[in-house]
Parts: sequence; C-alpha cells; structure tokens
Amino acid sequence: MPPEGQKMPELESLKHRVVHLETEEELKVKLEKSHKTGRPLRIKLGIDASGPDIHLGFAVPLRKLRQFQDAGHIAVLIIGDFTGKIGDPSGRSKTRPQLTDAEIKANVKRYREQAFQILDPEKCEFRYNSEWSNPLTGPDIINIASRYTVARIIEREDFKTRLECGIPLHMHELLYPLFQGYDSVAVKSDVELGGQDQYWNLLVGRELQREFGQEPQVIMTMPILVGLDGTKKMSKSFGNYISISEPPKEMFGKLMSIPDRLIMDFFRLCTNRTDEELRTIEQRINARENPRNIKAELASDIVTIYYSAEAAKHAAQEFDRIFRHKGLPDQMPEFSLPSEGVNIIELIAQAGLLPSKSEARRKLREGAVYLDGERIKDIQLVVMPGSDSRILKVGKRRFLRLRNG
RNA sequence: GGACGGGUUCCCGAGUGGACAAAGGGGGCAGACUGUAAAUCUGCUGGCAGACGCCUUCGGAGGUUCGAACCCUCCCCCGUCCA
Repeated sequence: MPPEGQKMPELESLKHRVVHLETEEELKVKLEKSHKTGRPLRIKLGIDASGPDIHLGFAVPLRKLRQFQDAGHIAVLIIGDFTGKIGDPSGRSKTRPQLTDAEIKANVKRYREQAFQILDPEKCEFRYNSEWSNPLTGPDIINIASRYTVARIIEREDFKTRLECGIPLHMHELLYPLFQGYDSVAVKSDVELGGQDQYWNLLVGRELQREFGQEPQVIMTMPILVGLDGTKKMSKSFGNYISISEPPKEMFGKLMSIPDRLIMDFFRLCTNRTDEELRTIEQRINARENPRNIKAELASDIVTIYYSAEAAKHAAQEFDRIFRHKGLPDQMPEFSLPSEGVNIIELIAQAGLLPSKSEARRKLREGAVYLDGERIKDIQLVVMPGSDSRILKVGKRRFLRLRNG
C-alpha cells in the first residue's frame, strides 16, 4: 500500500490505454478498500452474443479485464442473452435483428472457450442476464423504467439521428440501455469495462445503481479498434474482423492486409508492446522503413499472443512463400478427379472454390484461374487427371489440389 | 383513428405498361500495378445454359393485359403531420 498522496502503481497500469475513466478518484478508493478488506472488486464486461466469434476489437476490453484479474479481482462476464433479443442500438442506424434462443445458445459455447484464451478461468464468473431479467414482472419493469427519463435516453447521438432522419426507432431499443444498466445492479459490479462506443450504456448502469442504493460502478472505456476495411469499427456484423480463434495463417494474412495507417493502432491495442517500444516503432514508420516489414512484426506479435511464437513463425513463412514467392500453401483442400476428367467450371463449383458456376465462368473470363501455374480462359476445358497431382488456383488465395480418383 | 409520402437487387437510390436482371453510386470480387498497403486504371457483380434462350427477383396475395417493378383490389410494414 503506497503512502498517501503517492501514485498507486496498480492504478497507473490499469489506467493504461483507457479513453474514459469515470472517475479515477472513485477507482482509487475502491482499490484501496479492496486492499484493506481483501475483498476483490467485481469487474463487469458485457458480451453481445450476436455472432460466434470474439475478435481482436473485443479482445481489447477483455485484455484489460485480464489485467484486473491479475491484480486479484473477479471478472464478471455478462452474456446478453436477454438484451441480445433487443440488440444493442449503439451506433446503429437501424434496428438490429433479434436473436433466437437457439442462436444465442450456440454462440455462447464458443464464446466461453474463446474468452478463456484471454481470461483466467479461476477468477471468472459467467452470468446470463436472462437469469435476472426474464423473471422481471410488469411492475418491476415499470419500476426500473421510472428511474430514467426519456429526455436522457434520447439524448444519445444514435437515437437522435434516427429520430431526425425518420429512421424507425422502436420502443424496445429505448429499453436496451436500461436493461443493460440493470445488469450492473444485479451483479453488483464495482467497475464496468467496455469499448468507447459503450460509454453511454455504461453510464446508465452507474445511474441505476445509485437509484437502487448501490455504490455506483466506475466505468472504463477503451479505444475502438478499426476493422479490416480501415474505416468502420471492427465488428461481427460488418464482417471486417479478425477472430481470435482463426487459424494462425489466416490471422497472419488478414493482419498483413490492413491499411498501413492502422499499424500503430493495432500495435497499441492488440499487442503487449510497452510505450517505449511503441515509440520506436513509430519512429521506424516515420523514417519510412517499409511498412510491410513492420506489419509482419505486428502479425507475428498477435499470432504469438493467441497461439505461439512457433505458429507465428510458420504463418510468416507460409505467407512469404505464397504471396512473395508465388508458391503453394503447405496444405490445401483436395479434389478427386474421375478418370474421364471434369469440366473446369463444374470442377470449381463442385469443389466449392466459388459459389456458383456463373461466378466460375466470370472468374475464368477475368483471367483469375490458373491450372498448374498456367492461366486458363477456356470455359470448355476438361481437366484430366495428370501423372502427378495438379494444382488449381482461383484468385490470389484459393487453391485446390487435384488428385486422381 | 385521419391526411399525405414511402417499401426496388448486399446497401443507398433511379425506374411509373414492352427496349428491365432493372440507371447511378457505395460495397464486394477479379485483373494490371504492388508490399495480400494506399492511390490509380480496367472488368465483373441473381441462377441455369457453350450459345439462342430459359428461370427466379422489385413488401404480400389476387386481378387487368398478348405483356406488369410499373395499372386495379385487398392486406402487411415504415415515416411525417394532425387527433
């Protein structure tokens, strides 16, 4: 316990890479109290079960949560199976599709496994918010709803724009922040983490706790990671994400394809580099070192975090082989060629390299199809089994090994 | 409840009886150039067919017509204003 008036090292590192801390003073008090009493803090993080994967963007708050765990605190993960039926309206210009129970359930299983790639399972509570939200009665809901005003709800930018632009805004969406906030009351959270875009939602939790006579949670928001397209936030529904559980090679490749200007963001938010190291990297970029190399380091860093240094090395080698030296991947799907051969279009569609024969025809016409390294344009070509296995390539990265059947 | 305006392909958005698988843009994909970057240029972007063409699509269901995204009827949904 540091003497009065001195910085707490724990607090300093927890503050690291945080956009909003509401409030630092309160966090300090809570930490001190926790030290004194030995009671760990309860750190809440909400999970949106709308997609099957945890991606690098969501890993940002998860990693922060891990930091809290390492300091002895408890992670309380809230699976929004109840709120998932509403769909978080944050940053949305349209109503989200409501998920069914079955969909949510299927997603949660994977989520758990993936979350433990980052979290310490020993200091972790997984809670479904349907646990306390489903039993709420009409009067309960009215009671909760009476703690907040419409003006405060529609103050939000996303709601405001929708109202102004005449885009539908449904009643249940107005309730979303309320239910999410009520989760904080239900689990008695001390701190809630989230992406910067969750700031507003988290504040509601704070207010509701106060309303329900609890000590309000501290809220901490983290920067939003931009997705592969380089413009929108990384998100399942935009499909611009890198899952933390995709194969190392995929992960590496996708990281190599991010726009250069995102390199520092990714280093800052997705790796364990220290501030000093980050400064060095930034200098190298400014000194016009080939960003490709720096990006390769980034990709290796991240693959190492989720897999291993070895996996990162392999991924890097394979990447070089395929894309720098135009070689072949060490593994590819296979297809058995019947002795009478198969039409090229038929082959591409059957092997699932492209979704339809029309698409296959188009790609052929566009010169995107190679057989044994030779560009094919003949739609009528029948591919015959060769003496040894042949390789079909469609576009930059779709390969198929043809075996004699 | 009333008046008015809307629902078009992944998204935005044009189209008001045949030339519409449907302008334009965005996004995506592919090619050239590269560092699987950015920028740029080009092409493609419902399915089946080698091609003629055929099939499915314009909120839903019917109808008029040789022919409908477009006209009529009923229904569903959304917005704005009024109550």
